[in-house]
Amino acid sequence: MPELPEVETIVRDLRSEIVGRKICGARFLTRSVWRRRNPSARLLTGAHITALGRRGKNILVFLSNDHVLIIHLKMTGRLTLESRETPIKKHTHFIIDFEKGQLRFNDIRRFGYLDLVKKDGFLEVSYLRALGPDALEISRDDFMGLLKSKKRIIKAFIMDQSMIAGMGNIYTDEALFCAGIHPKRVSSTLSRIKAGNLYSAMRDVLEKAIAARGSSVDDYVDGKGERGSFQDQHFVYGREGEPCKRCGRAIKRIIIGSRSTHFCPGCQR
DNA sequence: GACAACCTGACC
DNA sequence: GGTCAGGTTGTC
Repeated sequence: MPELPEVETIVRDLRSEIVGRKICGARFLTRSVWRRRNPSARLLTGAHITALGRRGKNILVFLSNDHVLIIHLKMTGRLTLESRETPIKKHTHFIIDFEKGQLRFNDIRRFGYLDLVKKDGFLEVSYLRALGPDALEISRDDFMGLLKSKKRIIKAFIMDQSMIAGMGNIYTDEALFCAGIHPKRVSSTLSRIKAGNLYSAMRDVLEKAIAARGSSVDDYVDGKGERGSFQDQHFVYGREGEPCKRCGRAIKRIIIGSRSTHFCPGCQR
């Protein structure tokens, strides 16, 4: 699913559209997508949307009744604002009705989840508390310290949400390419220069991806149902066998931590 | 750390 | 028929 840039794009889009709107109804089409119990519709109906936020790859929808709706899109989840007239697609599991338009949660594989929790102390919910600092908020010093302190394969380390929140398979591969680091390197062995390069590359690729409204490799669409364009700027992800844009050698694909990993054997050491 | 599990669909 | 997919969690 969406990684940090895609989730951020959705949050920004929806923020300008639905903050201030009143919920006039909620429809629960699939019970199992709720992380805990299926909340009663009266916990939503009548409330206003007061703010939207993001914690790692989790979308946070703040309500005027002191509750927060937490949404994780995992691999194929979509959260879109649509008109009532638009036919409801297959695999739509939850709908919030506004006076005009509806917010729809759709997820082909049903890996994604929804959760409605009390706003008071909501960050203490287990799966949010377990997240490390956001990839766009962690300081350079903290990042370097974290790398030094762990003997982990760098690719797995960057993707570990309890270390840094927000990085997924695409942007980890892209950041490692931009920093010239082989994905199998051990985090603690990187020089200060290389570690600093990785920090800069991570921020840079995330910011550029947000500017391009995310990567639409397969299912991802933004809050309006439109595709992003950052996939056109990928250096390695999804380019196995194609020439490296820097040195011309063929991009390789290997498996690390059971995840597909793309890199340039010429540029990454 | 490796790997299966959760699901559906696209592609070979 | 088999393989693969932007993620996370739980189990050896």
